[in-house]
Order: sequence, then C-alpha cells, then structure tokens
Amino acid sequence: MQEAAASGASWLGRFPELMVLSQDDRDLLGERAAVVSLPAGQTIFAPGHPAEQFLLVLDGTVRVQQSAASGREIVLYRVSSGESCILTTACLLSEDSYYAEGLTETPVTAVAVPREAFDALMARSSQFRQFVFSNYAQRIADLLHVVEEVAFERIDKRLAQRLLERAGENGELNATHQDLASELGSAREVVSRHLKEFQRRGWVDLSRGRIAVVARDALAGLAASD
Amino acid sequence: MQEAAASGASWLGRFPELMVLSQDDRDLLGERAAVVSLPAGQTIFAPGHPAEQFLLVLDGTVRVQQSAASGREIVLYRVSSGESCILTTACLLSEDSYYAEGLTETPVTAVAVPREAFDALMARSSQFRQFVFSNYAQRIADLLHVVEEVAFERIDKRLAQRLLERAGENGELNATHQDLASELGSAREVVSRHLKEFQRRGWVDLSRGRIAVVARDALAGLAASD
DNA sequence: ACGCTTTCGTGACTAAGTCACAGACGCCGG
DNA sequence: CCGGCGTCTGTGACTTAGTCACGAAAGCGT
Repeated sequence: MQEAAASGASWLGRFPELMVLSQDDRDLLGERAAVVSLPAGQTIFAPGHPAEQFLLVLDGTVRVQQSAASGREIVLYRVSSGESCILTTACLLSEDSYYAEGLTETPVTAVAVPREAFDALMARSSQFRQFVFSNYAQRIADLLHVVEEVAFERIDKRLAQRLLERAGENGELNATHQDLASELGSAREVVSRHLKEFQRRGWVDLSRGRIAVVARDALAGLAASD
Repeated sequence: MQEAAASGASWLGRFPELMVLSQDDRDLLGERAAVVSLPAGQTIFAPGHPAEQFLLVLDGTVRVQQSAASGREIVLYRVSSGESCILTTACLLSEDSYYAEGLTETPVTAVAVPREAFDALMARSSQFRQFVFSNYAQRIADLLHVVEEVAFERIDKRLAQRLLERAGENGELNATHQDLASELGSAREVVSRHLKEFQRRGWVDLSRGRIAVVARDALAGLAASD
C-alpha cells in the first residue's frame, strides 16, 4: 500500500510514542524496519548470543529470565504488545555478558529495526530518544521490583500475585508447579506446598498442569498484605 | 585557567569516553557543567525526589540502595570515580516511582550536567550517546547480578565476597554487622552468626564495628565456591 | 566510675530451600 | 482395554535463612 508506506508503517499505531515522530522519521521506520514472525519458544537473545536488532513487539509476549547453574530460574519481566525489547540494545554495549535470556513465550510478531536505522533515529529524533529512554526506565523499574520481591517478600504472597496475574477470565491458568517456581525464582516443592495450602483453604482448585482460582478475593488479600 | 576552559574542562581526563568528544562538545561541558562537592551521607535521589541533573563522580562513592518497609535494605551498586549516576536520568522519565535511593557514602566531588546540556549532547554527539548507553548497560548488568545473588546464592558465600571487596590493604574494614546485612539484603542476626562461624574457623577477627580478614584465601575459597 | 547508646550474642521459633523418593496422572502403542 | 512410560505432584526429613525477644558487652561522654 502506497499510503501506508508514505505515512511510515501501519504498525506504528501500536506505538503512540512513535506517532509523534516527523514524517521523515516515520518513513525511515517504514522503509528500514521489517515485520517478523517468530514461533513460541524461540530464543531472542542469550548470553554470548546478543541480538543485532531493536525489537518492537506487535503480538505475543517475550519472557526475559535469568537461569542459575543449579537449574533454578527467575522471570525478570515480560515484553508484550506495544513494548520494546530494549535490553537487546543494552546487550550490544555491555562488556560483561548478561546472563539474562529472552524467549518467545507465545508466537510473536515484531518489528525489527536494524542497528543503523536505530542509530540514525537516535541521532536525529528527540522523540525517538525519549521513547528509548522511557523503555530503559521502565525495564529498570521492573528489575528493581524483582529485587525488592526476591529480597523482601514472602513466597506465598508472591505466588498469590502471580496466580492472579496469570489467571484468565475464567480464573484458570495452565502452568505446572515448576513453571510457577521458575517465575518466582523458587523451588518446585515450595510452590507445591503453598498451593496445597491454598487448596486446603478453598482458594484454588488443582489438577495436573492446571490451576483454577476459586476465591480471587482471598488471594488478592494475601497478595496485598504486608 | 583559560586553557582548561578552552579544551573543555580539566576533569574530562577522568572520563576517557568523553575525551573523544569534539572540541565544541567538550567546550559545552566545560561551560555548562559545574563541579559540586557533597558531604557524606547526603541523599542524591530518593522516591519522590528525583535528581534534576546528570552526575559524573570525580571522587568518593555514591551508594544506590533499596529500602523495604520492614527496615531491611539492600545495596544495588556503587558509583565511584570515573562513573556516572545514570539512574538519575532514568528517574526523570519513569512514571512509577523508583523505590531506589542514592546516598553519598563518602564526601563526593562530582560534575553536575544540567538537563538541557545533557539533552543537547544527546542530540548532537553519537560519542556522548555511546557513553550514556554504556552506562545504562553497566547498571543493568549490576542489577541483574544483584537479582542472581539474592535469588540463588548462599548468604555465607555472599558475605565472604563482601568482606574481601571491602577489606582494605591491611585486611580490615570498618562496618557493623548491620551494615553488612544491609549490603546483602539480609538480617543482622544472620550476618552475626556467619561472622562468628568465620571467626571460629580463624578466618576473621571481630571487634566492635571492625572486622579483620585473617585468612584471605579461605574466604576467597568460599566466595568462589558453587 | 556512672549511665547511655550502639553493637553484638543467643535461644526459640517460623519460613524457605534441598534431597530423596514414592505415588499419581495422562497418554500412547499394542 | 491395558500396560508402560514420562511427566507432574506429594511428602518426610533435613539444612539454611529470617524473625522475635531478649540480654550482655563495648565504647563514649561527663
């Protein structure tokens, strides 16, 4: 479509912060950025395998996590529709390797902005810089939040929060106890025991690989406690 | 000194990454940036009180930490000579408040770059942008390291690491058990017990507010264990 | 030497993580 | 339909970490 190309690209509507770019800058994105599709479970970046592009997620979610030698993992944050995978740019500049890895959690469609186009926009557009800095700030805030949780919060509270976050409209979520333990950076047995206690209290219903939230309010109460 | 002003500023020598800036850009820093002195224990930024300037530390160290409602704290990283306090810029852009706070740990001399000069340099100098991004990348790496430690590492190992880091040439450090607990995001009693065990093994010598590392190798062994 | 504040020590308890292993569920091939 | 098999879950026993409530000791100023 000629119109779409002339006005930048149709996907720009997903990024309100980028709609304020000049016509030239939007055109640059339209010309140089490519929409890509990735299957679920794909590694976006990993230690020793940095990404070469700036990714803007249109659909699906990318999970950014850290893995320890012991096999334990912890989810740092998720990048979903309308957000950018800014850490990939930081990875390019960091001397020491990152330990963090990014995985597509669902099939993902994303816009890949090549390094040169990214650099050009950083050079000529203050709005684009603003966009990039906001992204950094948000991710740093996410990381600070993770530090706060693992350092100071109780597991049962954090588990309740995750159950509420991940439960769908019907109150159900498909996840094994190990999945939830990896989210929290904890151990499977610990999660199992807390879930069992939640079930005993009638707050959830457990079956293999599936959890149904029954008493959302009670979980929310625990999640909000201090 | 006229020469110093003409070539930018004498403090630029502390920041090799900034020496590659153009003459104009160095001049801008020389004209607009101010060298400031801060006493120890000063708050640089805190939740609800963001800094308005980009700080480059010349001497002394700034400690960036997070405090929980319970009174427990954890040190996220330190900014020392030749580094910049980049989080202050991120604070300005972040919507949710940051929870992190920055304190001068010693008397600090620093260069304060006003927001407009910072923005101008970001706009016109790719080298300056490179400098700023490297700083972000480094701090993000620091935060990832903290997450890894608190989520997966044993306290005795982390304590041994800190003792070695903070011990001076003579193997001594002035710190209370509470200080060390705050470093690690742990509790004072826990640190006290591990220190006592270290002393029982002849690795350290304890006195009020002071710890002397006696067996550096033994501590290093624990610090490197997995 | 006397109090005062800060720092440190300790026991008893709760929470979290580890280890080892047993059982249970779902699925697939026969 | 039924066994076999891999994955997921349950559990006891134990270690490590964090909490709570004290009390004792070290240094400091007067």
